[in-house]
Amino acid sequence: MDSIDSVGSFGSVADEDFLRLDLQVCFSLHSAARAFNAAYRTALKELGLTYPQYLVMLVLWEHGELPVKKIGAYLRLDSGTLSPLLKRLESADLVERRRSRDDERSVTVRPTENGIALRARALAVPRRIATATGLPLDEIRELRTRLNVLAEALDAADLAADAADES
Amino acid sequence: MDSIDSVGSFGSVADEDFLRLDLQVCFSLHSAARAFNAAYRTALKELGLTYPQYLVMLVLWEHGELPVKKIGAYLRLDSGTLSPLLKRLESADLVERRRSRDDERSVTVRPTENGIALRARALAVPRRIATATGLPLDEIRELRTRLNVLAEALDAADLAADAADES
DNA sequence: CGACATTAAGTTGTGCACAACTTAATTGTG
DNA sequence: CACAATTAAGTTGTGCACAACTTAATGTCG
Repeated sequence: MDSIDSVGSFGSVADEDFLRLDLQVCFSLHSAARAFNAAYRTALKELGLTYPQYLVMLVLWEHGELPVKKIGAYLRLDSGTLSPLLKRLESADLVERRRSRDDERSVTVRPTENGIALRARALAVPRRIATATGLPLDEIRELRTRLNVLAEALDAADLAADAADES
Repeated sequence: MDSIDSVGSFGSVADEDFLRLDLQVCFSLHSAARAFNAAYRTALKELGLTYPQYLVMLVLWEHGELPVKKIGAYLRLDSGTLSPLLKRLESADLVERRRSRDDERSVTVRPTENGIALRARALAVPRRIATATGLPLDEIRELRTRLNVLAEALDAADLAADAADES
């Protein structure tokens, strides 16, 4: 068994050390995501929104009315996640859903008056979070870029693995 | 209404721009966390572990037997999350749980022989992920550090907000 | 000692993520 | 045109995160 650098490009790092580092990195990412979630949960509580619901509202405020499919494309969420979430937003009277006339398969979602009005109250939220991070705007932007690179690389590798499965 | 830099320390950035940036940053973090999750899900599939279960096993492999409380401290997870997760690991015969003799409130968790054996197969996983990220080890470590700083700042701010609530 | 607070696990309920599936509408092709 | 393939939503089931609660054991203090 080649326990030293068995796959390559990482110098002579033993699997053992990788496992230890992995605990640290996994923990950090998982933890940061949960800390973000918690910070937003606190900030969004008075708006009556969860973090994913806030993301959907952000997209709708930005783009106006959108079919479910497009919301999913922007946020990389499928209908299994979005359908119940949008139902909750609808019963909170923040969005309306109606079948598209020219394609009966599609459902168009748009903010109600209430949903549009909520935007004004949401404006204060991101600044609060940015302040909470204690990071200057430049670093927030840089972190965003790094995370995007990371996510894209992982997505690409995962897709490649999927493709390799079909052989 | 003071829509320009109403809280301070961010130059003259309008709330509107903050909301737009927020969509991008939120999306990036959320997306990176989910991409990581997906990459691990793929890699861990053959081990029969989910990502959080893998994290728990990492901690147990590292520290040996631990009370539930300590596992939660390492991973910042409460009993509401850990209890059912550990039950599943137990019914998969990867861990054993038994009441501590000297403190009947505490439950000690330790890997079974099966659980210990699984470590050998898990050794390949983190290297696969590291390769998938396409990042050199240095940058992985740096990202970890940045995420830790971020998580700590957010946790601290969130606790401060909680404390401020009680007044 | 005995009432009370604290602590560790566990339970319950809500919401999200995702896989696998169903349903209904549309598109493409013979 | 007819029928198979594709597409958009939605449904179902599993697992995680977390809040709020319960239960049982341990500590603490009058």
